[in-house]
Amino acid sequence: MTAARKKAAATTAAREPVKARRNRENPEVRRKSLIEATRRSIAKNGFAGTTIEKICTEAKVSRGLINHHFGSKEELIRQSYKSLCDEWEYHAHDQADGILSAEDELRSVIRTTFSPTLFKPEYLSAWLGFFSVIGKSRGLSKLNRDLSAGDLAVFLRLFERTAAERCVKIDAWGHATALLAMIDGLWLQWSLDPKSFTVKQAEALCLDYVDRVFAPSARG
Amino acid sequence: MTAARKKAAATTAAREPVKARRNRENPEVRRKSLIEATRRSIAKNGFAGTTIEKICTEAKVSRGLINHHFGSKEELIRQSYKSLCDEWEYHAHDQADGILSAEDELRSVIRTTFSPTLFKPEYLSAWLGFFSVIGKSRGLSKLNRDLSAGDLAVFLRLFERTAAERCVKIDAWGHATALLAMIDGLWLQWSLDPKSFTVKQAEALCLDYVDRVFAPSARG
Amino acid sequence: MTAARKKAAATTAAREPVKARRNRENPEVRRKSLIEATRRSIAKNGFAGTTIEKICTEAKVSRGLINHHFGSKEELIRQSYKSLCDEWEYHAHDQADGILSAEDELRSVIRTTFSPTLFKPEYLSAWLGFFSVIGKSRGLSKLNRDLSAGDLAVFLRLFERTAAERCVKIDAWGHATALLAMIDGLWLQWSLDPKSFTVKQAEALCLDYVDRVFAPSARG
Amino acid sequence: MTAARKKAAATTAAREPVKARRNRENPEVRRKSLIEATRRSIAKNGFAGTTIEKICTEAKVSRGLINHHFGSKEELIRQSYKSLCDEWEYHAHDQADGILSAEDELRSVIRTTFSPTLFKPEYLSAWLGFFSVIGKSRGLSKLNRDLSAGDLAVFLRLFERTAAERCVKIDAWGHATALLAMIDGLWLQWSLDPKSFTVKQAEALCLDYVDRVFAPSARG
DNA sequence: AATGAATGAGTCTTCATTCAT
DNA sequence: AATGAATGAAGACTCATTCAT
Repeated sequence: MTAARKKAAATTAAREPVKARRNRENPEVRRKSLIEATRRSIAKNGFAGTTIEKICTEAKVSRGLINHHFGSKEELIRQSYKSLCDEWEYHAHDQADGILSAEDELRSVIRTTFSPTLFKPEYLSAWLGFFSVIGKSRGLSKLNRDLSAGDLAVFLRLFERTAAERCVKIDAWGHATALLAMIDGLWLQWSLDPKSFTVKQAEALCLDYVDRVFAPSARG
Repeated sequence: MTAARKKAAATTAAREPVKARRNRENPEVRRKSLIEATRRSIAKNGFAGTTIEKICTEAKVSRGLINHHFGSKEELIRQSYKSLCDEWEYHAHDQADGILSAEDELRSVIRTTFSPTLFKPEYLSAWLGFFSVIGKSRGLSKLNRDLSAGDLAVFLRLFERTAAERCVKIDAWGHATALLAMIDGLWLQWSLDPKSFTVKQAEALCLDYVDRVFAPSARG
Repeated sequence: MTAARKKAAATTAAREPVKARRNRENPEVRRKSLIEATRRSIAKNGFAGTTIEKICTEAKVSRGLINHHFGSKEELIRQSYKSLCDEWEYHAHDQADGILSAEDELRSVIRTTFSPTLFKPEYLSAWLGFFSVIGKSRGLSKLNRDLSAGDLAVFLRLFERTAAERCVKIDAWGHATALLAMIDGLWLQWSLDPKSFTVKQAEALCLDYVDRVFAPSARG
Repeated sequence: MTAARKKAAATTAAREPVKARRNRENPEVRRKSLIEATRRSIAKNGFAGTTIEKICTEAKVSRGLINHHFGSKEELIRQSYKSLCDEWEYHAHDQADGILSAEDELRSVIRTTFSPTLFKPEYLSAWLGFFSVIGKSRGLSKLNRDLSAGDLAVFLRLFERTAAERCVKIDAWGHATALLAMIDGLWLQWSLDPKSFTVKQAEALCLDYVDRVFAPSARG
């Protein structure tokens, strides 16, 4: 038997949808594209200014698709933040090939941080957009803490190893924390006003900090 | 090297696309299974809470299949209500074997009504779910009127025949109507609160009514 | 200092609302009017067909007002059902003035039930609309159980007192339950198809039941 | 009589309209109170989670008052941010009494920054809440740039004076920028996760930076 | 000055339906 | 025949703003 094709009767409201393009896509690909659109939108419009409508327009899909793929806006936001964290981790940590000294590696990580891949408006703005909500959401809070801890661990270890190479004693935790703070602060400042300094200058300030940490002090 | 090398696995898929099983099934069988799932869903979630999604989950098929087989939700609802009516008619009317007296048959029909086959939550809840829309839809309305008329006819005829057997004059239409109402009322009450009385008690009340109708009255 | 009147800057989206009539009303009155509109809408469109939009149109107010006064559609529905229950209780129970015999009072209550005040389409349809959701919602379920229990108590007591007056022994609970069921069944039937019998006929059937309960039986 | 006589009290008001107290207040005072409430709300709920309703609840006034005093939410936000900036400037810059050496003053400013007056969750959270919108609004952007420039000027001058006192040559602008960034980064980090370090530790890191800047290096 | 009822644009979410695969 | 990605209309709810009192 072929399918029934009777005209809908009267009980349920009949909805006669209009024509539409259906660019069927692999779910994984589509999800990624929506996550990227979300990050772009947050960078562009801020967190408060990011709506499902805007994200979908950005991704060139219809409004219903987000709930189809993510169930809710909140989940999309969470995954977008996660993608941001993952991307940062991937680029920032995945540098050393073991051929460098600890100190060179430390400098290399700093340089990566200020490389065009990471230190660019679209990227920083996305972070900025998330800041005010990270503390309000359990999920985001956790992601952020993990990321911070990871970052700190990387710097901590590099400071420790460098100190070992140099045969000096330093407060590795303190310097790792301070350096991380300096980087974050430069990011923040630059996001709010990109004209206050150049990326090269920012990088130089951080490298200088490392210099000073390991500079043979006349005090000691 | 120190750095973690995890691939950015940013998307925790909201739904893991389980490889689709295409259980090709006989259309007739599939349709029946969908109708049953619809009735179960209406019993479980009420009419307003019944969505295509839920029906399909209940039937363990994909979302698109209903429109494929029925053309619209509307039509599926109609056929589900029809199946409910048919089932009731089949069980409630298909009793008389001609071997019983009219009065015994009348009692037999009442007992059937309160038998576990018909007087069970899943069944009554389904009816309940339809009530509020029966009046709104021409199609359902018609089905319901036909069913009621059929029920009444059965009782009417049994009351008439019993009266004839007993050689008494009664208002057969009135008693048939009253008995039917009592049965419906007991159903309704029980659906809304199954703890208010037992099925046995309900049955006894109806049988008692028949007793009284044919009880030699001191008045007459 | 007078209030600041500066033009809104840029951060938050500026919304320039259009003109509107503001029929300011006492909240209590407005709430009642919304509840009535809800009942009308459920009677007219069924539960599934009742939307905030339709209720507000019915009440001639703007869409946002329901959330202002009730917080959610669900709460409005609950209060509407409660008002239905209260109204029924008020009219159905508040009859006897103590000047009647128990039996006359019983008949009086039955007559009230079928009076134009209660036994009218708008009223019955509203009940019908609620049926399918009563079982799905804790709140409504509780209200309904209380109402049923109250109704039963009224009839139970009247049957008991009548039996006492008449000095006969009867199953008062059974008859109260059966009579209540008959009334409900007649309501239901009439809601679904008002042409199947007249109100007078329905009333007569119930009164006849009372007659039979207290008819001096030749059996006893 | 049996029947209950309760008045149909159908409407359980969602909100009991407590008799309005019209606490006429000095406009200036009222405005200040609203601005503070706004800052508290942003600290508590983030920027996106701050609504007029919440602010008014926080300030214990009615919903209409904000538009009465500020004309729009927008303007209230702007003035709230301004008050935050002013407060910061007042506390952070208003230190120098001219009785201290430049270096001591520099350290004093740092200590003030990490004093309980400024380095407290409510305060930092408010900043955090504004970050994501500062870049989106011309008004806020301007305020922020002015503030940053002022901060930088203060540190710049202190570094220059200290260098003069010490008769050394330093990149005052660079160190001021770096120190400011470190402070901001520590704030940010601490806002997002107050457990990652203590205020004392944060302060020590900044003071240590100053030490290093002026430490007689073996390199030079 | 103050209140809170009223409005309606905007936002998130649901869901029947379509259709490429 | 079957799946589920995609669509968009419609729904509930939010919220800045207006204004009668």
